[in-house]
Amino acid sequence: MNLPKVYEPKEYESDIYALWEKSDAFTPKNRGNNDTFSIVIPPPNANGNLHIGHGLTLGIEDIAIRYNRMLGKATLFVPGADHAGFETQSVYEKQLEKEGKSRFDFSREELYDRVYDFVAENKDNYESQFRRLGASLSWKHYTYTLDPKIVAQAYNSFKKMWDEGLIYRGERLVNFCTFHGTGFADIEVEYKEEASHLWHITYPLTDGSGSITVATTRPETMLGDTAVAVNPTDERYASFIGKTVKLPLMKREIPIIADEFVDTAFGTGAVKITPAHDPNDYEAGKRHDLPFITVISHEGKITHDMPEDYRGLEVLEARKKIVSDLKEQKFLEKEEDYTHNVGHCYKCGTVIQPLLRDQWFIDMQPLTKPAIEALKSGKIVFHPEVKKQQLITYLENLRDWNISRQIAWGIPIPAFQNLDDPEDWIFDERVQEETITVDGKTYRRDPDVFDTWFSSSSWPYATLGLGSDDYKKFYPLSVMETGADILYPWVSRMLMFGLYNTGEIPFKTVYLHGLVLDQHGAKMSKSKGNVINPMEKVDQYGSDAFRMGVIAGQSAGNNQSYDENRLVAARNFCNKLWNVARFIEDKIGDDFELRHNPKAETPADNWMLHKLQQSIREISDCLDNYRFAEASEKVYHLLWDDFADWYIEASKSNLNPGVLAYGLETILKLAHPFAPFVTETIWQTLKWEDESLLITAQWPTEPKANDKEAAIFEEVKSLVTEIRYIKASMKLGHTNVLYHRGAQLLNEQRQLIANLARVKDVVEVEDGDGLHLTTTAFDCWLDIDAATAESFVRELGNQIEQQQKAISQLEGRLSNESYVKNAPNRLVDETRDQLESAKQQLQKLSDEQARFSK
RNA sequence: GGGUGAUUAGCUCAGUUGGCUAGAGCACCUCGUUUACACCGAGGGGGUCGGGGGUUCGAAUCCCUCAUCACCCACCA
Repeated sequence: MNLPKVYEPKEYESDIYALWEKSDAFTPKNRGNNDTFSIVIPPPNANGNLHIGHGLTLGIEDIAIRYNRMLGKATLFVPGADHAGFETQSVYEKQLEKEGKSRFDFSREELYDRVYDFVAENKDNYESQFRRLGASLSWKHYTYTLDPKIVAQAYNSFKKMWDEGLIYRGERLVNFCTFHGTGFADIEVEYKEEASHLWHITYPLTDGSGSITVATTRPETMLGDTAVAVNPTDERYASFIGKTVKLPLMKREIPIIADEFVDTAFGTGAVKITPAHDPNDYEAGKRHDLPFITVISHEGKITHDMPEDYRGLEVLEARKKIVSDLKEQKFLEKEEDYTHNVGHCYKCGTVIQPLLRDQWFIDMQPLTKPAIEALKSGKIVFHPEVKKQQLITYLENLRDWNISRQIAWGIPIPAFQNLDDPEDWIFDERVQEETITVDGKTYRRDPDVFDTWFSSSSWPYATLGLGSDDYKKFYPLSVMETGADILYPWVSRMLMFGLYNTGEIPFKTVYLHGLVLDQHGAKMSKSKGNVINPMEKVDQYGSDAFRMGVIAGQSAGNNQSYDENRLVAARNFCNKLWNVARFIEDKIGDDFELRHNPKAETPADNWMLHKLQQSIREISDCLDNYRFAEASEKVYHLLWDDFADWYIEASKSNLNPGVLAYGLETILKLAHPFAPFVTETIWQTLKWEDESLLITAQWPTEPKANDKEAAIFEEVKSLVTEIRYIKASMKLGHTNVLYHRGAQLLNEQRQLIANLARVKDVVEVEDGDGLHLTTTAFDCWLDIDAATAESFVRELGNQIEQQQKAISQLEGRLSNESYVKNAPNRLVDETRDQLESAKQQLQKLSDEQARFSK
């Protein structure tokens, strides 16, 4: 035998991958039709190793790709890596921290160069990890998110939006992380419930006629209050409107204004207005033309314009001091416990400060409209479907997008500001220059970079190159497969930008996978130490087993706990396949000539072809509908239950090399998308195979089978199963003989039945002796002695009880007139048949019981 | 405050438009040197599908309601 007993993935995987690459198998090429299929991978962040989620992503995508390649389509699978701006810079900063340094030790340019080198190593690392996972990627198309074509596309998008008035710059409240020193988009802020207090502060009226009390969770911002607001309908405060109060701790006079946004039921019904540090107050400040006073700096400290006592204090220190000062000066009316939502930096957990800043914004309204229309018209299929509606709802409520980031690592924003006229901004791509001269005026580059998602939004066509041959052929992409957690930050924006830049939807299908959780259902994270390294698992079980194990039981959109047992099961599957191949190669030899229409001679042959026919149909159907886990389960059972346990066992009695070889060939093809390495490895050992590579072989088509013959083997199966059951429960050896009366089939299948059921012989008799079988339709007996048979009576009793229950259930159903009238005829007939055979079986069982219990 | 998803065997999970006796892998029990495979073979046990109500001839599946968990969204100071 050519193959060793146990499949050792490590011995073959890298050679197989090299063989595919050398054969140019990953390059898109049509085989037999003109269809195309394209996927661009969601580029992993090039700042670490692949995690298990990447394994899942690549697995799912590669299954879809390999299946479609075998269908003969020109298949493009584009690899890539993400510079992941802020993400990567913060990873790098952590590394600097370990070295006792920080980003402030470097200029932006130096920092950029250092991160660049840091990322370069990881990028190479990824390539080898993608290969180990077996992903059939077109390496020529490899794209990094800082490649010139990606940057160029980002600039084109920016320019187009600038020209069409979608981009604007303005001083707005932005979500600012004072630790990382950068602003964020709304979607990036993480809200958490926090226990705090609601402080009631008394503001005395300037005219001395009394006071008004406001309630706030952020007393420190009172330094920047420029008004107190009440609801115009609030009778309690009607007489206060238009008056002024004297702001405690500050020597400023501020007005009491009326605004409908104030909720009369909350707190005291009077709100302090700090336009520079609260989104609501910001809006109110605009409406009422109030001054904007900045109290908190970008470093998270009280600014130098504030009273000396508070200058330079951290926010929380300032809060403490202000509360105690207010108390001391009798301005604090009360302090009550209060739990509310507070925004945090999703990376470092620092409380996000709403701060005023000049930033670039995109007016989203013109972009969301076509996207919503496209979604509503059903142009894009979603798996799971529910995510489509969620996305529509999200888009309907979307606000403008802040795309400026105050970090070094990213794509510079191609905008320059006139040194003499701050309002004068121009678009220019010479971002390597700090200043440029245009028309005799000097302009300075905006030091900010784009939000990474801004450039990623064009990923589906920027990778192909807008207008290129690849673009014409492969755009829109067939599928966008990515994590359900980035539906909003990524999928939504790709959709909007795709429609905006290309006039077309960027992908026809969206497949979203859930998170891979740890074995107890908790999120995996480095800090919890429950992260699983996919490469370790590939080492341990093989790449195929890793892939099959991770996708097993995974359904679209749902999170799933990691279960190592599934990898074990998948590894065993690969080994089973390996041994099936060993057996078949040994049986039929190297000089065998493969025929693609195998000749079925026996019922078993027809049964096997029938199973293959059915499986090809079902597995293709699952794959067409993105039900990967179900498809792989079907392959598993086709190989293990049908082919190995029944057909191969049967073939030991009656060898048909044609069907054996055809069965193996078909199963290798069906299994290939799920287990590419082991299937290709086996394929390469098959001397009789005429297609040189499995990866580019044709997906199987359904063979013809004689269903009547196939049904005969089903009969044999149930006969054999019954005999095995009796033998096992009676603990019999292999010396019994099976007698039958006038069953032609049993004569024909004599040796097969004897072998499968492990009986000594199958003999035709005039009248039987021993235990009469009850499940099979044939008239047969197992020759067991009276004593053993009697002990089987109890077992018969159990079966009789079961049959009686089944019969009464079926009779109940049939006696229900509404059932007979309303249920489809097919079902009613089926119920009648079932009742009939249940009655027959009960009769046999009772006869046997009567015979043995005398 | 609103929304979405989950709840099925000891564990991890499937179950497509309502229709055979609710499935899988692993775990468990019994037996087994059988022409490839102990990463194996044969047989078996185990679930009132989270609770309650409803629609229907028929519900894990549709509707209502409650509970628990998870996630998302929202400017209530």
